[in-house]
Amino acid sequence: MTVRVVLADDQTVVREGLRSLLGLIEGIDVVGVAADAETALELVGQTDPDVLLTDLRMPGIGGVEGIRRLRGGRSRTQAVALTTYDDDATIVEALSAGALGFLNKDADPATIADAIRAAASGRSLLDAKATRAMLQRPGEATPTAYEPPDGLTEREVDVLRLVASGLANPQIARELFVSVSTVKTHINHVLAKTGCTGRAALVRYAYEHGLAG
Amino acid sequence: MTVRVVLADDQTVVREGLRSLLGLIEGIDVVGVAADAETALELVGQTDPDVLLTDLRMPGIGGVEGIRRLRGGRSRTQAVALTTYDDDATIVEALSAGALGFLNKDADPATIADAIRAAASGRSLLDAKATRAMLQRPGEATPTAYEPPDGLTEREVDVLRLVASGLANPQIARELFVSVSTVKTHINHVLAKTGCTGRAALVRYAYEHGLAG
DNA sequence: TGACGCCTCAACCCACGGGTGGAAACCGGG
DNA sequence: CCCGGTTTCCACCCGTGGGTTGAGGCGTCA
Repeated sequence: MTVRVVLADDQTVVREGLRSLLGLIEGIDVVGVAADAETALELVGQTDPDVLLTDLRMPGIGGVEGIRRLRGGRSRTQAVALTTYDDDATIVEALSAGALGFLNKDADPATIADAIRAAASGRSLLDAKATRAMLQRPGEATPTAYEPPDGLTEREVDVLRLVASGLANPQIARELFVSVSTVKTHINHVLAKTGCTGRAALVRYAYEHGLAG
Repeated sequence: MTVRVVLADDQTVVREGLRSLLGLIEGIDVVGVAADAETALELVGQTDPDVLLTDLRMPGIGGVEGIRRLRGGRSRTQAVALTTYDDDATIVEALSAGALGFLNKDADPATIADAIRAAASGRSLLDAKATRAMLQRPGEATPTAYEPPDGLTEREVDVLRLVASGLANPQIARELFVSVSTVKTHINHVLAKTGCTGRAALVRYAYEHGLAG
């Protein structure tokens, strides 16, 4: 029995690399490729594949949202995430969105093929790091609507972004048309929610959660 | 006349993707592939290719250092950088190290082929962003031994890394077995050299120069 | 209508960080 | 041999940031 796969990756070399690598593997059939998540979802609707192998960082709605929509719909297609950026937060997001597999792009072709076959039969194949991330954060990788991490509000994310860009509190206040007190309040809330211990740690947090950089 | 190329990329999918994509193009012959810079340089020594097409972020000495050693030697082989991370600092580093071309991995295969052919004949083909980076920083992309940016010393980089990881000064002092005074001195030097205005800006600086993340 | 969460702001405290200046030890090259 | 750069350290000042409490306005949802 062959597994039918749709690929989604915005980088041409990766897309074509996967296509040719997977095409060589017995039992895997690449039935479509897309450069963004929206197109990939259309392709899934047309071709009804067993598995969607998707990058996470892509223009438009991005891979995580793509996986969420796929799993939220009535499709039987399973999702496997394949990304360059395998920080814990990204892993948890992808799995929360409904991905069955999670692999780094460093993975060798045989491993990728294994993950695809596992997902096709409803099983989950995670690489070592993803497994560790899952075990270290039990429960976290279940519902969590994500969007802003750690339950940060919209305004708190605004402030955090400006902190991460290196601005001081008075500058941030001017930028957002609020008082310095308000900025400090927001920052204190973010510190409490994220568990960070200082401004520098906040910048790091922002970078690792895709809020800066 | 065909152009002989050696590829270097640590990610299997990218490596194989490039090999198959470039193999299809008339006039380009992939004569070797490597997963790190050291191996690539050995291959260059053995096969004497026209062009080395290399990723920048790789385990070991990395692509920038690889390019520098290649150009520092007596090899006639030209270098083209191909990376996912195309921030200005990275671009300037790669070009300073002696790369003739600079492309993002989003580039389509025809563009990559053009860059390879240009480099083979001693010309330089940069994408839009790289061109902009060059023009905005005239002169900077010439010699600059790099290693630490902005003339930072080894010790200053140590401290900067720890700042970027979110540590406070006393923690950094403990980590490096020096006094808090020393840490403050180093930080002040880094602030002066980089033109940053605060600790948060330093973290941002570290991330954008590959010293963190 | 009350309860809740978010955004806004103020006053306060003090610890830490940012910015001086000076100084000792070491090492390499002119 | 002396000079310059790096690394190490100290003392001082004060501005900003981190942390607290408290409070009013504004939406939403029960």
